[in-house]
Amino acid sequence: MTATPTLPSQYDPSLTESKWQQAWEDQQAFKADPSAPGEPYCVVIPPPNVTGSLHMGHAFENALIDLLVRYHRMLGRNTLWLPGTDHASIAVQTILERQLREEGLTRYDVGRDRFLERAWEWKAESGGRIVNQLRRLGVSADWSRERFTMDAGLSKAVAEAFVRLHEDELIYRGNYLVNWCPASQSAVSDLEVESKEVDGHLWHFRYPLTDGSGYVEVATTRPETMLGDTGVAVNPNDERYSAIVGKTLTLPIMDREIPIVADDLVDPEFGTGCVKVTPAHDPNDFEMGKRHDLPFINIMNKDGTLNENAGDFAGQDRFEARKNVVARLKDEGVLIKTEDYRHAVPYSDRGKVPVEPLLSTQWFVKIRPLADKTLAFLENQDPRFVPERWTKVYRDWLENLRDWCISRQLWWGHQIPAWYVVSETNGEVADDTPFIVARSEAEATEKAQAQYGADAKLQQDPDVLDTWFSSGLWPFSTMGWPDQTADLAKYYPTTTLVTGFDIIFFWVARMTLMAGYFTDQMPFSTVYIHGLVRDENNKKMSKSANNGIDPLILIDKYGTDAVRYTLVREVTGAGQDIRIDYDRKTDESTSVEASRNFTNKLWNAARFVMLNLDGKSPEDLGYPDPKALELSDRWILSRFHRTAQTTCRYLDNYGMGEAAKGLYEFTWGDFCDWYIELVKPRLNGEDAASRLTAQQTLATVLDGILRLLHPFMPHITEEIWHTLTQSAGDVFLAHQIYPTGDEATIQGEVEAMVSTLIDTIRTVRNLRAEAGVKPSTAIRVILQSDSPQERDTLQQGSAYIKNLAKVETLEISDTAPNEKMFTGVTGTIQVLMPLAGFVDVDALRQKLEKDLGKVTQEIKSLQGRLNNAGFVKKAPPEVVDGAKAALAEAEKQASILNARLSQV
RNA sequence: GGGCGGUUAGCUCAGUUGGUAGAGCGCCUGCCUUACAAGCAGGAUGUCACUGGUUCGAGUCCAGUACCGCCCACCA
Repeated sequence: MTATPTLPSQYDPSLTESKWQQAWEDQQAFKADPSAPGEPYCVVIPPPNVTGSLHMGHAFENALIDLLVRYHRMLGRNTLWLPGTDHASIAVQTILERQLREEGLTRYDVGRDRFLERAWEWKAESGGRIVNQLRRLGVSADWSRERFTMDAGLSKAVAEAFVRLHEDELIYRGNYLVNWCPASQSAVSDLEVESKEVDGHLWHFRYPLTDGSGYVEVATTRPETMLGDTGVAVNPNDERYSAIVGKTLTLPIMDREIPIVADDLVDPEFGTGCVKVTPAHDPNDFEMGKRHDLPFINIMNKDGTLNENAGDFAGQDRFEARKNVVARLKDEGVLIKTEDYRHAVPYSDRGKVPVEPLLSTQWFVKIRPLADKTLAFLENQDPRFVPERWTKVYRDWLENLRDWCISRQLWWGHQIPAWYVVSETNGEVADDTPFIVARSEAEATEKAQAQYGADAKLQQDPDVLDTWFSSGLWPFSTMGWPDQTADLAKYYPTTTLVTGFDIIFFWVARMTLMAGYFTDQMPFSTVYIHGLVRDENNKKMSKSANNGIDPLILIDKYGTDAVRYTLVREVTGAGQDIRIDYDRKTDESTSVEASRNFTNKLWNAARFVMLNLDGKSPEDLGYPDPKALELSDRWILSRFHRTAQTTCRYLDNYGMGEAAKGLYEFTWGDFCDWYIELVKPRLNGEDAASRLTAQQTLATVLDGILRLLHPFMPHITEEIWHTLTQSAGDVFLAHQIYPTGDEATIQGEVEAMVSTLIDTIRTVRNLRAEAGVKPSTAIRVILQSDSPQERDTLQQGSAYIKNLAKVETLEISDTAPNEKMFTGVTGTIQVLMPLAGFVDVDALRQKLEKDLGKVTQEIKSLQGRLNNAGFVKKAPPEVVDGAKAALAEAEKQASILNARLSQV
């Protein structure tokens, strides 16, 4: 015997959410078992920065992932959602260096070992925050498999990957022009550079021909680079200069003799058609320098100051030197003019300063073979992008990729598994020092001794790898690769990757490159690309704009389920950005409030149902006897199965927002507004059989709603479901079967009948309102229809009409009494409301005229269409028939209204 | 310079294969009807950015224009 559940009339998420999060985790509800049966469904989390904190983008992304994961789990798939974090090399290093600076220290003062100790301490201190915040979202991740990119296992995978790529000559070390960030004093990849439009200048100089026969004019936005010029280039087809190609110029200030070369890269239309060439400090010039065998003169230090090759300017910061060089050129009379010039300047993403193209020795991944292999997979839509348009973005990028600089002059990260045999070059590391690439120092030593003798001395490369190198291995490194594990066998390749478009290049493509190479398959079959979350002013949320909306504030105020539901509901098929309402003064959001109201609605509907089940669970009550079902029962069951069907269809096609909205409408509209109201009399009535059927139907549908909504709002549904089913604490809704909709239960005629009844009820209610009849006043209503079938429907639903429209006496007739009455019409049903004693004639006329106006409009439009010969001839018959039927109905309505109007 | 998205009710946004526009919020009226006032009932609201085209019919398809936003790019 169980007690009738008592529940407060307002849902309080703070009481339930942490409870279920705890229960799910304590009982390892989402621990995956590769040996269990079931088709696998696997998602790896896009790992957030280990020392970061949860922002709205994370909340959005993880709400979407959890929705998909919970949905497929409930469909019976063998599901794994693997969580974890990323070590975010540059971000963490920047934080640590700032801390050191506050102590008046640099990383070199404390040394590498101590620095890394501090980094790990910092990770231990702050690394739990983001994962605990993810837990507060109620994600159904398998925390027993949580990974961190610098875990031993993943680090092993990184070393293995590096070694294999190197063995296959896909990793090389060399002295090339790289993007140098003087702020972090490290190389960065092409992706970590963003160009910004800047108001600068274009300085024009003249360089004299060495033979004194004249000069050429060149222009630059970076005048200091002229100190490193080793040539001037013109287009080979430019007749203006053909005579001087091959001659030399004397570089001002440096007094260096430099050649004039001809190169296709030069646009003769731009400026004078002469370009100064600085091979060591410009990517184009680098190429030209190689082609024409020009000297490469590096004039810059790693910190952005000029070096000894800059002559008098050595030691000056690059921007200071710029001013000074211009001044000197002016003094020497070679500065022709200075123009204001707006142009794109490459900035370091992290350091927020202009990057400097700099010659340095770095490690690179040779991209072409990897990209070509990945592109071959893409030929077969592998992976498939949703929305599809991202495929092109991804493909174009892969086609134009250049080699990837993977070394970073940082300490926090995976140290490059390469050891220099310094004993071969007098204890120094030089460009020509031989090196050994190995999985471990022991392996390196062994190899080195075999090759260079027992006293070979090794020194590991001090640099670390780009964070995205390890992230690129994430889908398989997290499952134990390179070992052949049960997880890899079962869950790899993963099913769906959910991420933002801003990360396609950084991460998605790196994973596909690595996976194609190491596993011969794409790491996921589908990539679902979601939009950005924008703030209340439609601005992209970012740290620098400081316009983030803290999801935890909203969660505290409205509950996790409400926040999650809001985010998901906003999603549309095209993967558009979503926007969230927010008042920064009060921390309120009207859209989240609307979702909170929905949770409350669900809560109260459940409360009502449970208060009327006599303490029985759906299982106790059993499924209603199909023969005992009344019209309303058949209707709600039909609606329920239809909703289940469309929900699944939407979710299977990544229509998360549509699915969410459909469930909202069914739950609030069909179930709460209509079904619950329709069955109330039966619950309080004498007919025990009818009451039982109502109870059974209520319980069945509520149980179904909870299942359908669970992936969207996991906590409240789990809570209600436990109360409803009186399940033990170790049984979870999260593990129940998702309703998929039973075709046989969907009955179009039943839905049409109830829809007629609902329209009739609405018309009566409208008449009452227009006539100013008090809600408490019971009235008499006559329903007239020429159609016997329609009268039958009204007859079957007469109790519903009486109940929900507060009608005392209801007459259904094929004729209408000829007296003054309030009149409305719905479809071809005439709704008449005689008012005892009097009728407000003005109000009545107004109402009739308003209705008639609408109907007349419709008739005009329909007649216009039907009088169009082309329409009747060419439109599909069902469309023409539909128009004819609509016209007949409208004409019928008009005649009713006219007749009534003439009586007034 | 290329490419992509967007423009629909006061606000935020939906509108699957072309069939004559919708939801939330807000607003107006009336209701504390014993599930819910975080609620119930009723109501109002649109040259679907602009121009042309295809079509019997265009918010939906095609071409172009304008404005907003994003991504990519080695014009010094």
